Amino acid sequence: MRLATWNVNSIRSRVDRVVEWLSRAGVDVLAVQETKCRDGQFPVLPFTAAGYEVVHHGHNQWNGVAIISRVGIEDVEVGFPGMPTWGEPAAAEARAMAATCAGVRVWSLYVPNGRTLTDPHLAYKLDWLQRLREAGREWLEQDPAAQVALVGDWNVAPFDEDVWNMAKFAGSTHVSPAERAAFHAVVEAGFVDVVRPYAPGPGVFTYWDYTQLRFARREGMRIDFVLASPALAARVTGAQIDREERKGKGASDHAPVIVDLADSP
DNA sequence: ATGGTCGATTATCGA
Repeated sequence: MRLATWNVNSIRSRVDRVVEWLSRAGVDVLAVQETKCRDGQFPVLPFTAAGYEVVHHGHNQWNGVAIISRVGIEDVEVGFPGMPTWGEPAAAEARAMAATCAGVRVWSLYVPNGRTLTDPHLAYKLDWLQRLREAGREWLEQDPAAQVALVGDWNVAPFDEDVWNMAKFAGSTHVSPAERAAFHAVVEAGFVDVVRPYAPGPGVFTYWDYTQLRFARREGMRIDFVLASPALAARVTGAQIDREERKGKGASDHAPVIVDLADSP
């Protein structure tokens, strides 16, 4: 099974590109972030025409997550237990959605941005990650053999090599010790970054700012991750970041991240 | 020179 995650930065402005990519890349399950639309606005038909099912939860022009699958979708869940909210609950819920696809519990996550080191959104982000860690820890405690994927835009660059120039990020979010600790705590709870071994850094990124020719200059950040439970990590046979999709007019500012899984034993 | 570009909703805001 081929699993992928992609922050598409508006599904309505990107739908043709995403449908075309899904089929060409042979992706079975795609977790999408930043759909930037409400449920009724999601362009479902192009995906169903290509043989995919869609579940989406969106509320406003910023968040919105979806799961798109051609291997079936069951047990859909919006938000994780204990997930903190900010503003309208419906807007907060649009940051996390899970679906079980071919026995794998896939979480499409859009971690709060944090904005600046002094913004209250940073505390929200840290709390959000801590609650996710706690929920994840409990899932694995209840079932150590659970096949769970925590995928999406984490808005954290966990290591210095995950940004193009650490000096440029002094005093910024995404690289602060607190954010990195919150990310590593999820890893310590048992969820493994299964992409990094197949796409080692430095200089390997998943996001490049639209401004300042960042992509052309290879100046990006690695902030999109696939974290797998031990049982799922054991099935991984390969992974890649498809930076080709960041090229050209009409690209998202994020590249898709792909993980290949061996058949279930 | 502290900007630069996107996208959604309407001159801003968030990323």
